Amino acid sequence: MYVSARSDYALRAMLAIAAAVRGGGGGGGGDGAELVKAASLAEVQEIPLSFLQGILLDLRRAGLLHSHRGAEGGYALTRPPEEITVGDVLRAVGGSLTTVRGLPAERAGYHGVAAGLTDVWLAVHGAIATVVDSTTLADLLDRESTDRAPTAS
Amino acid sequence: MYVSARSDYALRAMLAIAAAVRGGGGGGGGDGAELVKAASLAEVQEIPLSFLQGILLDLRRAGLLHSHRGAEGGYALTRPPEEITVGDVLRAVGGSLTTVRGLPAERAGYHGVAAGLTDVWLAVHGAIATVVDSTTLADLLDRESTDRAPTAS
DNA sequence: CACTCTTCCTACCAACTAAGTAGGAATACT
DNA sequence: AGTATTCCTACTTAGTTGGTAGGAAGAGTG
Repeated sequence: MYVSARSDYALRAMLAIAAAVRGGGGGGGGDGAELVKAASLAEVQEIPLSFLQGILLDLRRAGLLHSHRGAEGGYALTRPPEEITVGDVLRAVGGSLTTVRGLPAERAGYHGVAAGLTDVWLAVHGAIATVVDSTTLADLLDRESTDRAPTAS
Repeated sequence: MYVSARSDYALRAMLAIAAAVRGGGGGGGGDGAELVKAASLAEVQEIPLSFLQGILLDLRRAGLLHSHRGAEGGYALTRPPEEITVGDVLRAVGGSLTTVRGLPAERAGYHGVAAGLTDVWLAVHGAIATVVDSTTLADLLDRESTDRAPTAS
């Protein structure tokens, strides 16, 4: 699996926004609406600002973020961190999780002795999906503060 | 996971060679050599010949193929198909299975709220490895002739 | 030896994608 | 009106991928 800079940045931005909601009123004065500005995300996670703006746009269009323009604008999650998975974010910015030469796994078009390969890609796809779809943003935030749990798989 | 044309071709070529060994033997031969030429692989699996040659070279350098030059030359597996996994082939031509922005997963270098992401990539990597390292070329050849189990999806 | 066949190896090319930049339009609040 | 922010499009740059070309090196045959 290749995790692109785009996907990586998207996850880090989502985590930073989720953390701001939890930490509650990050220094701003706590007026209730927890909006995080793109500029502050870019700084705290070291992401080029103009690049990040495009990513945030994708996340909003995918329905994961809510945005607000103007002086006190910014971004907020549309759902609680417990209900947003890593897979949601990955698919929002990166399309399909598994591709074979640019095509989705199930339509690779094999013939002859290679026919069995489709099953392999499907199995890989399922294995990846199981991991990323069962890990939520909340899980990752908790993992950060506590000791790292040994992989139970 | 992105499966490149290179990886895809490599697997198809390996399967075709494995199939030739099985089906072959060439009328009571038993000489064990059973060399397959690059040109015939290219034709039967519809792979550009010159591109395929570079791939076969990688597979040989990784110790998966044995080659022989000259008029009766060609390629053969160094081990029986039961002992070569999909993961072996993938790693031979593609390097690491999982990369985060070009780097191996464990050295992504996160900080702050994103620290938990490393665990996710490691889990994904493990899940992929489990699938590709437990599927052998022999498995795929057998699967081709039998009925394929319906995917529960 | 000359000849043929095949693998081996290097260099090269075209197209695409990823990563990042720039500049302005729309919107919201004071 | 003025300012701060998101929104959106177009562009640049660098690297990778997929593929090609042209031989050199080895292996067999007569």
